[in-house]
Amino acid sequence: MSQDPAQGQLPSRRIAHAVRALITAGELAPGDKLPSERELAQRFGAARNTAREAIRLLAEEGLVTARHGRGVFVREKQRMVRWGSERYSRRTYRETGLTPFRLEMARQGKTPRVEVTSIEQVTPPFDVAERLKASPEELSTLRRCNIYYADDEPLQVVTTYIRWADAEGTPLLQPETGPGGIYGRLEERGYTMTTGRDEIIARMASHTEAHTLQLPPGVPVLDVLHTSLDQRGEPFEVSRFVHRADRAGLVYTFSIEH
Amino acid sequence: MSQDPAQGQLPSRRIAHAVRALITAGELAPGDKLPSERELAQRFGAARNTAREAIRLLAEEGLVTARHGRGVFVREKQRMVRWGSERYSRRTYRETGLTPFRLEMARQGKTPRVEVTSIEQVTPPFDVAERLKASPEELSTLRRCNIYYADDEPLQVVTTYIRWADAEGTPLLQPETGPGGIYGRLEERGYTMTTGRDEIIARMASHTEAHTLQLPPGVPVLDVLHTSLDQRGEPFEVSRFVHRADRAGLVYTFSIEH
DNA sequence: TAGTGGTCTAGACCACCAT
DNA sequence: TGGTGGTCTAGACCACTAT
Repeated sequence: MSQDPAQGQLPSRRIAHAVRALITAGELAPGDKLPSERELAQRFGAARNTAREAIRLLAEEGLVTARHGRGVFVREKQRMVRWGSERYSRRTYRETGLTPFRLEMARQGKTPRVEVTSIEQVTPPFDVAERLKASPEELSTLRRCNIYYADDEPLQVVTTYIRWADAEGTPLLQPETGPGGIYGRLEERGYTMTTGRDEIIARMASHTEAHTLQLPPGVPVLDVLHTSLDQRGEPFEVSRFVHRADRAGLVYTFSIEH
Repeated sequence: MSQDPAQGQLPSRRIAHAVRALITAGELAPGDKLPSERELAQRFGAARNTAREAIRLLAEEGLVTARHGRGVFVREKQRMVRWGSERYSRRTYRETGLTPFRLEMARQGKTPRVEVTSIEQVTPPFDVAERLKASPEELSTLRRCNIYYADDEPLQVVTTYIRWADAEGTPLLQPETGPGGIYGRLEERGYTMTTGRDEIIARMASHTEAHTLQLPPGVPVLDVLHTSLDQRGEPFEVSRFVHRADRAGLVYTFSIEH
């Protein structure tokens, strides 16, 4: 086991280092239970809080998860879904009758559920307005908020913005938007998504997001700001996807200009 | 200060909630110093460790950063670089003589520096071998590790894998790979990057990554596994980019199939 | 030197879970 | 019921920063 002199001085780091070594060496496999905090403390001749601090460091790295009343466990790799640009494609829908989300859930043998949490007329946030090529004060939009579940486990929160003028009087104001979903209705209004742009950042979940997504500590989110551009290259829809990053990844394929 | 009944039970949550409210209301602006732990404790009639726990919760959300001996401060928004597929484009290089990284640093008025930390012949990890269409045991690769700095602040760690047969006897074994960099040399060997694929996840930094990137707690990383495909659609190079997520984002533009 | 965060101790009680 | 993590207390000393 390699010694890390800079990290090995403090009791909490020493304990964390020892446990981390057991995990990376495979002696503690994913799903295995760690020694209890009290036992670790005793073994290393430290106070319980010190062992607890060591566990906290490992939890922050995403290596372990604590379960109240049961113990601390080596975190198991989650099956990940890699979402790519095909999630906007209407081809899969035409061919299978399923949205990309439902199709992926079917592949994994999980039960999909989409909860529409709100449908409102709002002034959009600055970054959304900017991408719709408008200043917020002169723009009114429809905002639809959804939560996507797999087997009743929340996977992602999606917020969609559409100019109010484009949404008014259409099924977009209803929870059920009809066949082909939102993009189906927008096509009827003359908007065909020809180009998409995804702007991606990673960050820790906000207080409320952590709550909605039931995120354990040490799991960040992938925040994707999507803009749909029509056949004229004009933006007509903006969505923000917030994925829990231990379940979802992204993939993009692109040609290189020379 | 608004009361949040669900969060307001525990002293540490109450303190965190109160401070969070001050921040989101703008009464504590980015860069501002929070009351000291001892002062917070006294104000809320709690022990110092309890106030400390409240601060820890906020740090985990990425809202504040502690600076030893100085205080706890509301985290300032960092200027972000959005890396897109153009970072693989050789056009910018031809037109400006600068790599995309150096160009971006010039835009921001920062001093770029690239440190080559190792150049070795290795058996690649499984996921890399898979993307080079080979099983690890039968594959030998050149691995180049780089760290990219802006004003001596580490921004990203990049590890590049190239089949050993393609790298042997070329300047790819040297720290300085010559004009056009790695892709320049690979073109001379007959590989033109025609298609790129980026697979993206977000996660907390490993122990060692947190150290090399000098990451404060509450900052995740964006982990991009890039595959370069040549004019025949065959993979010839795989790179892993690990960005600190508070400084770097990604952007992809794509056409939609109908 | 005074004030700050960083770490540690040695207890205590509570909430949750399995048996 | 016993073991587990979750939280809290009331101290202590150390390391760093500013003045």
